[in-house]
Parts: sequence; C-alpha cells; structure tokens
Amino acid sequence: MTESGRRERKKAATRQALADAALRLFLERGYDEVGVREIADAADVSVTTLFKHFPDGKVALVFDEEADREAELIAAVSERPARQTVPQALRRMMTEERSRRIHADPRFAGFLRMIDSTPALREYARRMWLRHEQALAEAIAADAGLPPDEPGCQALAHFALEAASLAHERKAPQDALDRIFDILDNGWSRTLPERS
Amino acid sequence: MTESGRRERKKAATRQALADAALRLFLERGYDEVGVREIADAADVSVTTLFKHFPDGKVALVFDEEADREAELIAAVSERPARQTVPQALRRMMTEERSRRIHADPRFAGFLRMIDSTPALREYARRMWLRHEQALAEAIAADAGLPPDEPGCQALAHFALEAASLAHERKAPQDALDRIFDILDNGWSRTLPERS
DNA sequence: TGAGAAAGTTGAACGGTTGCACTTTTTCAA
DNA sequence: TTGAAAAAGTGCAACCGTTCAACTTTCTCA
Repeated sequence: MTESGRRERKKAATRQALADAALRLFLERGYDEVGVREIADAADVSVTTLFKHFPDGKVALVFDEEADREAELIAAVSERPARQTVPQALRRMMTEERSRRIHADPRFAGFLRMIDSTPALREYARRMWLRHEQALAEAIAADAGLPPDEPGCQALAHFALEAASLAHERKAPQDALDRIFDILDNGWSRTLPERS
Repeated sequence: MTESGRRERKKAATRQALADAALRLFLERGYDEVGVREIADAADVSVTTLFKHFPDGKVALVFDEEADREAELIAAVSERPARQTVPQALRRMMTEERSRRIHADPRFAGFLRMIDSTPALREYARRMWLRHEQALAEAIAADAGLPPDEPGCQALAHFALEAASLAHERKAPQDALDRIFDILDNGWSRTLPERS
C-alpha cells in the first residue's frame, strides 16, 4: 500500500505537471499557438502519456481545476427559501456564483478571457456546463412533484443553463439575465400543474 | 454568358459529384468510416479541390442539399394570423415543417438516422439551425415593437430554435414540443411590454 | 491576342489523436 | 522469496481532417 501510494502520487504529479505546463503556455501564447507535443515536452512526458491522463484531449487540459458545480445547482433548487420560485433561485445562484469566483482569484479574469476568445474552449465549456442538465431537470421535477422525465422540467433546466451563456455574450449581462429569467419564471410558474 | 455558363456548370457538376459520392459512401458505411481522401478519389478530384468546394469541411458534405429555412421562420413570425402569439406561430411552423419533410422524401428517414447517430453531424446541424437565431430575434423584436437587440427577443428566438432539438430527442416529441412552447408562450406573453 | 482570374492538381506538411509494441511496476500464488 | 502474469506507463509511427505553397490548366474579356 505504501508502494502503491507512491505510484498514485507519481501519477497525480505527472497529471499536475501536465496541467500546469499547459495552462502556463496557454496563458503566455494563446491556446491555438501551443501544440500538445510542446506541452508533453514541457512536462517531460510523451504525447501518449498526455492523452492517457486527459482522454478528452487538449481542451480538457484547460479545465483540470474546474470544480464540479453540479451540487450547487441542485442545492439552489432543493434548498431554496420558501416563496422563491425555481427560476428565481437559479438566477440568484448564477449571479452570486459569477461574482464570487471573479473576486476569489485575480488570475481568473485572464483565464475567462482566454476561454471567451477561443471557440474550441467556449464549445467545450458549454458542453461541460450542459452535462448538469439531466441532474438539474430531475431536481426540478422532484421539487415540483412531477415525473423525473417530464419534458417541461428538462426544458427549464436546459434553458436556465443556457441563459448563463446567452447573457454572458451581451453588453449588459446582468440585465439580460434578469430579463431571460423573467420569461422563464412566468412561463414556468403559469404552466406548472397544481402542487399538493 | 454562354461560355461563363459552361464554367459554372462544370463547377456545379464537380460540387455535385462530391456531394453525391460522399452521401452514397456515408450511407453505405457510416460517416466516420469514410475519409475525405476516399471521397475525393470517388469524385475523381484532389483533396484540396474538395475543400475548395466545401470550406466548412467534411461535415458540410452531408448538408449540401439542405434548403435554407430562414425565410420560413421569419414568415412564420411576421405573417402569422391575428390572435396567434409568436411562440404559437413558431410551434405550428415547426410541427408542420417536420411532417412535410418526412412525407416528401422516403430516403429522408435514413438520412436523419445517420445524423442522429453521429455526434459530429448532430453538432453541425444544431449550429446551422442556430445560425438563424439573430434573424429570428430581429423579426420578433420588429413584430413586438422592441429594439432589435432586446435580450428577451434573442432569448425567445434561441429557446424556440433549441426547442426543436430538445423535443426531437424525446420519446413523445410532439407532446414535448407542445409543453415547451407552452412555457415559452406564457413567459413571453406575460413579460411582453405593452404594444401600440 | 494576351493578361489575368478562377479552378484544379500535386505533394507535403501540420496538429490532434490513436494503435502498437515495449518497458516498468505491482500483484500474488507456488 | 521468487517468478510469472496482469496493470500501468511510455514512445514511435501512423492516421485523419485540414491547410499551405507552388504550379498547370481552363476560361474570360478588354
């Protein structure tokens, strides 16, 4: 177990060296200007090893430290205060989440700028974010007392997640987010079947 | 004009030969099992020529015959009958459009099945469909008497277009489409600023 | 006619990704 | 303890979509 500990430590160290080298090079020269061969060299491993550690490929190197925010999404729905609708809770959570992360780490701004200016990264970030759609839909359904695969719940989950990207691309993101969630809130609340 | 006609005819013929060869091979063996070098060979041109005709790459070969449906979207909004809301008009248009195309061409089913089962093609189809978002948003804004970049209009356009994909992936697509558009309709109508 | 645009060709490259063969590490039963 | 054999890690070479550079052919039109 001590020796297998060493093995796992080495594995983690290699992974970290790859992610660190990649992020440094990406921020220095831009995502598209750095090749995987160069990253592997900088971490002193082979290209094959790089892909063993990051099977999702080059894009995944960027998001290695991204925390999993699925739990926060679910909690925002199921532990929301009384009198707050589901869309209201999600809007609030997304607003707070954004400002919190921006204030937390100063380097985070440059990181976000790189993602915004690289189509491949925007696409991958969107896909990662939308992975939570199913879980969110189920949380919404459970909360509303509807079957877990009710189409409206999935639609609301999908639209709420996309609202973030949609608003982000605008000049006045906060206003846009409010406006979009107003639509969702009215639509959701008025079409919701009666609750117990 | 006759001579320039010949040139353009040849160009169109080459393009058609590429699209035909590609579609035939794709349907025979699957999109991922056919390489661009093979397609170019089958059409008796070089790979570079293939990319000259289809700058969007391999995926674009599949959608060569896809008609442009942007005009129909705009018309559905701006020429809708009185008393019909924008979301209602869009839902109706998408429903009719779907059944019309399925009944029109028997080979169409296999074509759709190939797209559904190939992630790269699903992604590209979605991107093509969403290209109409801006135009649709402007049509909605014009109809509602709002500024062309009003966030709610863009959101409605985006959500309405995505509703098609969202419903398509379900067991009961028609029911899902109705349910989703109910949400959008209620949300849109109830948050709409007063009209003249 | 002859300059020039447009289309095509070839061949090679590039960058991300994967397959295959090889070496090292770990396991575990004799 | 030892000695396969499984598991994990490694590197080279290849594959695939895509692009580049240099050149030829074909068509256009003043």
